[in-house]
Amino acid sequence: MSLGALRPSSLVDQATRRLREQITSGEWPVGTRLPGETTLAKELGVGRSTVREAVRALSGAGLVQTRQGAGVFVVATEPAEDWPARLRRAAVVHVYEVRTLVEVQAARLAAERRTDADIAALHEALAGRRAAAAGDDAAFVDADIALHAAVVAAAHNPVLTDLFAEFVPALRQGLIDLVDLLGLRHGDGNPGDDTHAALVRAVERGDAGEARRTLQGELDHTLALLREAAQAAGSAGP
Amino acid sequence: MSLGALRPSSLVDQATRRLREQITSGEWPVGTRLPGETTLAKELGVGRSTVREAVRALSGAGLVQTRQGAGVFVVATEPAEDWPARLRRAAVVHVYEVRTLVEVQAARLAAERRTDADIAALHEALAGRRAAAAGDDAAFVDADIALHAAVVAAAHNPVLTDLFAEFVPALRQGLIDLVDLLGLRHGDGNPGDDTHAALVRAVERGDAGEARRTLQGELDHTLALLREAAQAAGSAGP
DNA sequence: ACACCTCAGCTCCTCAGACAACCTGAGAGG
DNA sequence: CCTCTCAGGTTGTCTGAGGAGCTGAGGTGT
Repeated sequence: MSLGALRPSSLVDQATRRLREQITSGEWPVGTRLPGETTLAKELGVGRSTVREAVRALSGAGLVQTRQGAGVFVVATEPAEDWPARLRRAAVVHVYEVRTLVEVQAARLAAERRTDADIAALHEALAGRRAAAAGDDAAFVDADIALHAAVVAAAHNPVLTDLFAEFVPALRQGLIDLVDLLGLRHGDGNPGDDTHAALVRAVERGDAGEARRTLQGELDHTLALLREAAQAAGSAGP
Repeated sequence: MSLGALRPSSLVDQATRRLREQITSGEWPVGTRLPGETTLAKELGVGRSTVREAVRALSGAGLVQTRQGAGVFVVATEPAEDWPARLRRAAVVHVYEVRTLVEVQAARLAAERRTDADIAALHEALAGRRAAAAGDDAAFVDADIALHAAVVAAAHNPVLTDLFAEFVPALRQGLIDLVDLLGLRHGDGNPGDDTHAALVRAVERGDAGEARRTLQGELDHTLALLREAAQAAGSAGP
């Protein structure tokens, strides 16, 4: 129930809010050097350590950056966009489209850079996907995503790996819904197993073009299913 | 050029890292009460104010929450996905590689979906880039990014637009450094103007393949420059 | 004229100590 | 069983001190 704070928030919180407002309102654009600790303390009517902690909170949020001897600088004006929340709000089709676009190129890079360890991981993930075909929807989707994640990991680009990881939760839910909605996989044996095996083989051979085409084909197919499902469901958004 | 930190990070940063690890590793799951400030100070071998600031940084990042008189509690185990910070830490080459990979596909989509309004915006951005060629480095880079952003916007996928926006700050700094480092543009007139014009024409004509190839060529060229610069600078990563 | 060095003044960083405000749980009392 | 009281531990805040680092002004040498 939470009746809300009866007591005014702490001085540090108040100071943090005041500073944040200066930044988000555009009063202090990116690059601005904040006034010194002692100055801020006097202006805000609080102690120096209070100001330090407020600045530290903003630093943790990624809004400012401190440099010893130089000062505190604004490095961002927005509260570090919450991607998971943003992806939850976005249409599944849009999320999936971007996923396709990222992953297809990742497959190309993977074919060029895969190591022996990557190949072993890919075969293991492929086997895991086959095994999970008999399990429930969630387990199958997880195994499927694990295989795709292994492909992305083989591209050896940490930013790319992070980016894909960001999409996984939204992807997982979307795929579970899709599998459930279309009654896929039940009676179909192990849909896409041959395609996935072909993808792994292409990456293993180092055939970038084939890896790209194979994955593009698979994802386009799923994307088409998603579009159909979205049309069939009409405007049934959350 | 940023030769990376020669000096070990501050004690507060180290303490923050240590505490964050305890949380993200699962050692301290959600709901855990952290040891008291004095205890932590003794365990980490730092002063109480240092611990307080570290906790405040985590609080700003949304990982913990403090309650006066009660203690500090873990409220989330994920680093509250801070992409700007993550991108700042990442190598420029990796960031740029992902940017290429995303944007090239975006160009393809843009060619298929652009509206009349998009075309007008593209021409305006192209003109802006030409005008800014006479200005300073930052202004030119901004105009260049604006053109690329217009291409991405023409793909009409909000997730994609958001994603590109996330990359802009890191991209901007990287490009400014590159232009500054290589002395590009000075005496070169307006480098890449013909390529950019060709890209806009391809999108306008709806020629997806040509748009993709043109942009891929341009970005690969810049990526090659970045790799050279990184090699020339030796191992100067943060 | 240009590059390099020196240095004073400013900034953030860290610590220790003190006191206030507050929460929690144990125990006394009804 | 409920309520009240209270002691101990916790976070909140301030102050003073010294250390480390950056920056720009000014001098020096080429």
